[in-house]
Amino acid sequence: MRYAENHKDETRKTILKVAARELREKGPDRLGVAEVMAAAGLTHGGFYAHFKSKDAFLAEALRTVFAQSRAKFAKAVEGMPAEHALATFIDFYVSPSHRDNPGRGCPIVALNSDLPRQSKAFREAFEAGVNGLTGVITKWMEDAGVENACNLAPSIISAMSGAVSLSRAISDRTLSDNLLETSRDGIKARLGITDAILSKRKH
Amino acid sequence: MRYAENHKDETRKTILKVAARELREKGPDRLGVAEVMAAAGLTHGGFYAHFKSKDAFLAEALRTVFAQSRAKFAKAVEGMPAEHALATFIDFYVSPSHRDNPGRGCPIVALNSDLPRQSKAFREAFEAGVNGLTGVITKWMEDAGVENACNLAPSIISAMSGAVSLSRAISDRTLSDNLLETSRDGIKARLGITDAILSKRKH
DNA sequence: TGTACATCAGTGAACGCGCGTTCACTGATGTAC
DNA sequence: TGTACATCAGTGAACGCGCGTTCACTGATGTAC
Repeated sequence: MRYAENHKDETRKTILKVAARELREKGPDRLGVAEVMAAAGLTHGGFYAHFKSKDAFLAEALRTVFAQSRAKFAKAVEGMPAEHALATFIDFYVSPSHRDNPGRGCPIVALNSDLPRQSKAFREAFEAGVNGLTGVITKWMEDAGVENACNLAPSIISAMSGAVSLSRAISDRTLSDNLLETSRDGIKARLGITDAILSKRKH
Repeated sequence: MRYAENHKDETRKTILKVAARELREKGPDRLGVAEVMAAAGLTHGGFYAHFKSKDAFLAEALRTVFAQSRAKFAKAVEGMPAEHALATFIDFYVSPSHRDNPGRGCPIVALNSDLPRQSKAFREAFEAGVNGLTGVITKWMEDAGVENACNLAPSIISAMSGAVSLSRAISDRTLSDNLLETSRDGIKARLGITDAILSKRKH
């Protein structure tokens, strides 16, 4: 054969990796097939050898985004005890750096309001991703001894994503930073994370 | 003249009114010029007698949405003292009914993640709308004696919109209702709104 | 060992459709003389 | 009072462009005999 045995699989992964970033930046409607293929170093004609349709591709790309996102978060809190992991995650998520880099950020923030207008497959991939994240947070909360973790976790996630989302709409950096800081504090307070815990983490 | 003196203005208002709803349901990219004109009982050719471009129109439609939204909220809490107004507003906003009616709901929830991909005019209109809402909430909070209202208000809004936004992604109604309820409680707790205040409201 | 054929990831031209935008035209009314 | 012209909101055909999708083809390699 002309290509290595797993060549096609590798190509597919490359396409999805490129798409994962562009999907968050441009959104599902403005992300073009030809554009993604070009960014992956290919021509658009080959697209349908990898994906059944643009919709199927978008759902797959979204799954890739969530997987990346999860891996990134896991890495950021690697080896930490639950309450430190929680605090670190909140600082990591509700941050100016997350606000300023939508293409590398959480898909919930980048794509939430597109959701109701997308295909069923896309919405299902989104919900599965949300559930995955909820599961991780719930676990941390339970391990940290937070009561009612199962009910609280989705609300915490919505407050975090809402804060980053709105911070992207505020052009004044000071005000935007302020929103993030106030939200971080509010979220931590709800979880009973105190400064004492956070300072312990540093020593 | 063939038409009444203010006929063109009325037509313009009709177009914007129709668009206000469709904009929230379909988003700026999927909202078509011809579609809006048809919904207003007109043909698409006349569009550019009213608006310079689709982008200019979208910004104008967004301003209309925020104005409607503000009027609606104001009406819902008419004549209430500040803390009751706050509690009522939170219940009104973070509710299953808001979740289920995007076309009549808050534009922050419906359009937030589209924002970074839209024109400058659209983003400015969005930010102005957010500022307007922030101002109202801040005033209520100050009147209710909440400390640091000015910093807290944007964070409260982001938590509310984040909750409704994420609730739209959760297909299980019980879990989705739960997210809304938990978020309502969390937000009220942050503002020091107790059940005592709420029960007083009913008597 | 050499020739003919099969395989298959990727190419690039082409198709069809929708959408934003333009523009010559309509037709009812007001105005000038 | 009547006729010719101006006005102007709205019409609908047409244009151009981008995008999702299709498809005949390429060309390098493996296989059959």
